[in-house]
Amino acid sequence: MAAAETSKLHMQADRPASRRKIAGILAAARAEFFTNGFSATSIEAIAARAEVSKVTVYTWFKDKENLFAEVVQAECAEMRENFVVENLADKNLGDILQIAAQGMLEFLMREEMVRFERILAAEVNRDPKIGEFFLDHGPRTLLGDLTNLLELAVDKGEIVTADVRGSAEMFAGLVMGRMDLFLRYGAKIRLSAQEREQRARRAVDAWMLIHQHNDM
Amino acid sequence: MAAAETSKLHMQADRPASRRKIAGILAAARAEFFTNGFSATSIEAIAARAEVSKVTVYTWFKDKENLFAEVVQAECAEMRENFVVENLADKNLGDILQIAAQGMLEFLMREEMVRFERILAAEVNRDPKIGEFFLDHGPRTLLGDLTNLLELAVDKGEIVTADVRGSAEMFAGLVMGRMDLFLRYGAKIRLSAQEREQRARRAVDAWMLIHQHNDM
DNA sequence: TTTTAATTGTACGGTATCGTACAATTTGTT
DNA sequence: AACAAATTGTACGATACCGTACAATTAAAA
Repeated sequence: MAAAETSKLHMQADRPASRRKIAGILAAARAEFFTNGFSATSIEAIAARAEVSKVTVYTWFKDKENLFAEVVQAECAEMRENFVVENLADKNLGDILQIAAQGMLEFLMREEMVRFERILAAEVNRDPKIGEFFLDHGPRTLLGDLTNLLELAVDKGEIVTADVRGSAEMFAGLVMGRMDLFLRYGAKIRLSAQEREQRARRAVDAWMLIHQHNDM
Repeated sequence: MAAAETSKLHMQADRPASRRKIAGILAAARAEFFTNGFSATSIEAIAARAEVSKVTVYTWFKDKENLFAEVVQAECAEMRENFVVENLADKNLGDILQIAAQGMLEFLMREEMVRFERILAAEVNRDPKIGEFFLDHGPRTLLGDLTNLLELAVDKGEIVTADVRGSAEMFAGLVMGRMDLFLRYGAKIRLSAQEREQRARRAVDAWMLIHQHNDM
């Protein structure tokens, strides 16, 4: 889980066909790992799904653990790309938070994300670094972005709080409630865009209410 | 995950020594499963830990899946025993919620619970019923208790809310924030009793503030 | 076209696991 | 003491998986 070698550093030749195969293997590995977990996934199944021979998998990836780690890294990278707390300087805090909350709901409720979280946590015992990595590239970053945003708002006097980081966490807690938990255990919750907007609004309103009193 | 046969219904003889062994197997299975997950745990390792022969395991438990299911059931049962939202009729809502919030923090932050949640979610793909079972005997029950409590408070005019269930979820969200997530991925967070009290108070205060306005 | 990298199928050694069979022994009940 | 249930160790068949070796083939690069 250290430096992110895309594979085995064999990339001297760098043929497009190989690149395609490698991508295919990663995709197949993702699907298998995120469905069956690390232990219950076989390299052979991954090779089969990628329509590639087992040897090819081992040509590009050191071993099973390494392949899993690379899949997680790729997933984290995509995470960062697709979910950003934007700092729209021209909008007021309420609107920014509304957008962030909706994005949060949409992003974290995707079946894909739910499956990812289901599997990943279970591997923390086997390899604690994988948990650290995920936290650093996911929740911590996002919470950090949010905290920065709130700090600006505090400076501008839009909100009042003694513990910005805690307030950011409260925001996330208000938006998600226990929904991520329910989803993780298979509850079938589907929110339409409109329902997400409503839920987000409720959380934002509540949060703003809390943070416009100076007795907190 | 249907009817909770304690084992294989062989309990005709019902010897105390056997009961002890069965309990030992369950304890060992719990330890192994919650450390390594379902797939990576071997019946042999369980037998060894329980200081029992493999055959004895199969004497009392049908197979690996069944044993896992029984472990989960036992854990859920213990969960219900150890975490109740008490309806203390003589106290005011704020105090009750304060106690509930502290209990929630203490209960959900235990290393044991964290490990349990880490592993269990990963098995939802393999056996969705296990997720349903956990939800029914854990989160849903607790949230239900909390909802009932709040409904009473609404009737008494202590709080205002259009969506009691949603308010209960908000409460849980405010108390936990993203802490359960961070713990699941290995973040080392330890709260003293005093810190738990503070965090709980902050959440309760915020929640009460939200629910004493009728513009929600 | 030649040369080099990549890929494939098959096979293998090593290991691990599940769940069962069997015969021998211990343990508790009546 | 006599009987039945429970337990144990060992062995077994079946299966699966990891990671590698090897020889043969395909595809791309020079």
